[in-house]
Amino acid sequence: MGITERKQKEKQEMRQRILNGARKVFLQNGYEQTSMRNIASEISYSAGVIYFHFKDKSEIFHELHKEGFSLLLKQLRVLDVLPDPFERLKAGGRVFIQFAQENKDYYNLMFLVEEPIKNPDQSGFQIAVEAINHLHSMVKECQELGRFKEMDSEYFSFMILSAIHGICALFCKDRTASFHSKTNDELMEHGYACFVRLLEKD
Amino acid sequence: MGITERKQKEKQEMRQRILNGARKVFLQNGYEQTSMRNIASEISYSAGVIYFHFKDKSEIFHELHKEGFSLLLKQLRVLDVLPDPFERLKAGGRVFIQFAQENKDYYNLMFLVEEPIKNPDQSGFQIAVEAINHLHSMVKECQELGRFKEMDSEYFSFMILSAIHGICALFCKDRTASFHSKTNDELMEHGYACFVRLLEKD
DNA sequence: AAAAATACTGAACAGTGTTCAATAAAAAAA
DNA sequence: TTTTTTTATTGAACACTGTTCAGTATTTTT
Repeated sequence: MGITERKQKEKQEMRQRILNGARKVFLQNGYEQTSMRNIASEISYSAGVIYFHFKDKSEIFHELHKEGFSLLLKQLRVLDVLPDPFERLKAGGRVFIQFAQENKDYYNLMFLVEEPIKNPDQSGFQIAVEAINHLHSMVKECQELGRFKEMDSEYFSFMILSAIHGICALFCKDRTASFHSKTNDELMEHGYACFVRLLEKD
Repeated sequence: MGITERKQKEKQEMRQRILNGARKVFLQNGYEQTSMRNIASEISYSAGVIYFHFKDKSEIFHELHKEGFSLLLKQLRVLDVLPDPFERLKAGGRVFIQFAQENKDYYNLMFLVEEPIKNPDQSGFQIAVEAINHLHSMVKECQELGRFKEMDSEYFSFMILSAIHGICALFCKDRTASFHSKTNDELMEHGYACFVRLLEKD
């Protein structure tokens, strides 16, 4: 079955070609400003063919959604060498914020775009659950070392993600102008530092 | 000049009529799913006439944006009777979260939709600045009573808003499914409680 | 009564996501 | 090798979008 094998590989290549074009346009223009015709012309094909390889725009979105999470997780896993879970947690927040700053459009796709899919059992959503588990286990490790006692680890993890996400979300949606800080970088860095100082008191 | 006066009043009424229709459709279907034709048919007019009273869709958006903030501020001002600024701050967060839950679409408009206008000097953006000042002055009051010492009030205010906004943003964009909590309400309430407990330690 | 200003309509333009008949190319069957 | 079947691609079409604008009816001013 050498032919069907090659066929499958070619199909996979076309899928990847579309995805590459889509990534470029998506991350350049954002979700709403990206049209199927844009993507198609980026790779010099007609718009119709995309529907032969993907169900709809939403499926392409989910593929990039997955990409974003695996990129973020890769950057977070670098911190696994840190032995102290609290240090890992604090550095993780900083990495998370930096990821949002450097990959604003990925971040939008991952956390701020209207999600067509709701249930986390869905394929492709798995990796988001993985990221949450990563956070959750760090919190539990901290608790084993005596930190964050009397806190429910689930709710506490949610709170930590919320605090960090809030910083990134205000940044990504340009809601920082009301603060008289010089730059966004400064505001985010010092804002996160405030949060860390709170965590350290517990 | 009784006629031009009446004319102006009629024009104002039409503006309000469009705004009422727009609010209904906007808050029912969200920003992207609302079309000018939807709004027009809601009030039984042609789509074209909207452009006689409003510059574009964005201007209508900003009008509702303003409405949302004044509604939120009204709810927050109820807490002005609380003498202790820290109690006011904590209750303020709870009111903020409740506002997001009860006015998901207003919240989206206010904090999560792509903003066409960037500079806070713009008319209509004023009220957002007012809300931030409200938070900022509460923090400073707390500091005068000995809380949150050695923290910069500007960055600390940003951090508080971020933490609360993060909770609401995850909720509004359906990013809570990865947590195994029973309901969103429970997750948000206990998540915020965790944050409050952190604040109380400082 | 004539002219001017105002409020509104509906058609049009260029764009969107998506579908689908036609077609070209390649693989399988004869 | 020729014919049939399968597969990949196109481009036109459909129903939608925000926005513009020539025309029209109504009302105010001259």
